[in-house]
Amino acid sequence: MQDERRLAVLRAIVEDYVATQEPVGSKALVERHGLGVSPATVRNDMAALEEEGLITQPHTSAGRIPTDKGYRLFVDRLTTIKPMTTAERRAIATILDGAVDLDDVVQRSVRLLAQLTHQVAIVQYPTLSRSTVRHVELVVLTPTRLMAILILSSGRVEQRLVELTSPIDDDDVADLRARLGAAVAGRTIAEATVALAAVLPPAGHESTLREVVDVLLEAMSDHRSSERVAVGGAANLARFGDSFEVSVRPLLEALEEHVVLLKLLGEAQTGGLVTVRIGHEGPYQEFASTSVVSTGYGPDDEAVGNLGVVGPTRMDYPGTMAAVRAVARYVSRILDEA
Amino acid sequence: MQDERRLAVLRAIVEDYVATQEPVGSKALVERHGLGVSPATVRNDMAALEEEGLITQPHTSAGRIPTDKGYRLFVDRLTTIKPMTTAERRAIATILDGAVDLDDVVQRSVRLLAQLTHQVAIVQYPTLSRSTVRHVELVVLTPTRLMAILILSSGRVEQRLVELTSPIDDDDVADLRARLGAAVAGRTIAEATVALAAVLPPAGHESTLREVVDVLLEAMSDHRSSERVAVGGAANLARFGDSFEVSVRPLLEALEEHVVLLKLLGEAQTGGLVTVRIGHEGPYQEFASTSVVSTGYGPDDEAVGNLGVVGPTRMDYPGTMAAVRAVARYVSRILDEA
DNA sequence: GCTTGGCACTCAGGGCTGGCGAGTGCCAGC
DNA sequence: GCTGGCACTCGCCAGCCCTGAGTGCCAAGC
Repeated sequence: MQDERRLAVLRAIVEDYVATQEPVGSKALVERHGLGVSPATVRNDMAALEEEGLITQPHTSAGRIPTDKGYRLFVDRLTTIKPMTTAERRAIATILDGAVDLDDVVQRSVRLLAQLTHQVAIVQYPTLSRSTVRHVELVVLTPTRLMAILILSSGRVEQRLVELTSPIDDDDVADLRARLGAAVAGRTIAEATVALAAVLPPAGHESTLREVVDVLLEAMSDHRSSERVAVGGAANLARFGDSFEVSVRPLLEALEEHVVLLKLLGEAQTGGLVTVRIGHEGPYQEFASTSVVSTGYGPDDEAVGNLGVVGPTRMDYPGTMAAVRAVARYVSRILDEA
Repeated sequence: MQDERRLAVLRAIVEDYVATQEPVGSKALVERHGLGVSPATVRNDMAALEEEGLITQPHTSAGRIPTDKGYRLFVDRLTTIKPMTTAERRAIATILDGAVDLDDVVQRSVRLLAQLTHQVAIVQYPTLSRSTVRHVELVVLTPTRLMAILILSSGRVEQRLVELTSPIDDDDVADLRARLGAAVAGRTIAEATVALAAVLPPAGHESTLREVVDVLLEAMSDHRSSERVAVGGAANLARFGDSFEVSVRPLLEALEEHVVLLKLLGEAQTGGLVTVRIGHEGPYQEFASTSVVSTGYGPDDEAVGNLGVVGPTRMDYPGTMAAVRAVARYVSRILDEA
């Protein structure tokens, strides 16, 4: 009974603090939420919560604010993801359904997520690893220059320039195209990589085939594309009421370091599970006052990429989690269809 | 004689203010630059410069800072673009030569430019209009779904999904491919657009051909790609010593609005000419305290895109102009080779 | 006629102070 | 175990003064 009220107090503190961004005192708390007890009682509860390390006071004569641990408890036990309104659902569907290709899906998702959450959104491009190869195309640009094009089931198209040491004619190209197509078409990237290696002539034996295959292998090796991320809503950094230098600047720098962002997004969760990393729980101590809400997306609940938002620890967790989950679902559905 | 000294004073004020970001007084000016006259004399000159609207004082008992008009005079008459050091040139060459495709060239350029200038860099993707069509490819994904791929001389690859109303077989596709190839290969985008229109059957007569051609025309219409820009160095916004809300925030918002950025970059200049727009000279009054240094790039001095940097009016113009020009040259050279 | 030193004046910024008020912790009573 | 009361703490704000940088003007000098 008493315990329950304490948790109610914690929830009220989190909600108020998120809304007002100011330390919340006992009196205001009783007034705004119908707690049915007096401020003095709430003060006792607050003292207990502080004892447990769930809230803290920025200075002696101020109200309380939640600690990271407090937010953690709030997220784990005091909140249910609030469902999107139908209007929001419809907006998501409309915006994402208008996408013309994979790049466009990613671009739109990131914008959408930023708008929904009023925070900085990050969407990782899908990894190639689960895709299958739909088609390999070789296009002759000059006799010593080919364009190799790889079309994947995910809708992604990888293109690479191949510089040849010896000129090639159209018949050779047709032959090459047929052999490559036979080797990889319909296979997953992993299988295709093996198959391509098998097609190669003995090592040391230089050939046009080797040159082309090397480029294709490189294109399939996934490094470049899976490390790409799209970022949106940087203007929402202004919502960090905090000082520019300490909070915003490092984040602004990180937004151009895709490796950092990927690490921030963390491991992909699937099946509608949303990961929340609060403050110091993240991998970078520069971001001690930022939280990350992320999840995986991909057809059939197999994660092929992550997406999420970054914001101040003081954020609307239920709303943000709902938005992240909803966008991930729609993106997954679209990838499923494509 | 006197006039000349006044200009020297203006130059000194601009240089000092850019370096220190603080209003510069007569005494400091005489000390730091060997002007050979007394502070009192400089004060007289300053009064004259202020009369002409070239400098101003933020408040009565402070030093002077240049006005937009002062910067304009400085840029037009008091400065020569300072050449890059050989080390810088080499760095540019090394970084850009490593690019694997067109997208990569743009990405690297924007990073490089941001690093060189310590400002926000913007690079427009090349327009298609001057490109010629190298190849058209159609790939069957499902019987009612094609992937249409357009390879252009600039190295750009446009891909579009085509949904067909009636199924198609491989022979039809081969036929279609041949007809389209004959119509557009080797032509410029403009010519190809006309040629494609000619291939079409009479209007109202629905056909697979029409569906494919429509998509190709849309892809060539250039809107999407020429409106794309890459942005880098947003973290350098921190260098705006100015208030966050008034200067940084609108810019941060603009950085996600590609249309706004394109307008900021303005008309392309070619032949090594660099455009400088200072403060209010630009199209948006929100950016009254920002300047844009930009130029065009493209093979053979034909502009196919713009690039530039955005920064506070208080910026190192000679250095920035040099960096912008140098990067544009290298990008042009690379596009020439490709 | 330009340059210079001198001088009075202005004003932003920093440091200090005192009052205000929000908020707390504790205690005695219900 | 809850509540009202009370003394206490301390951040914030407004007002104040002082300092110092920088100016404009003037009269004298080259």
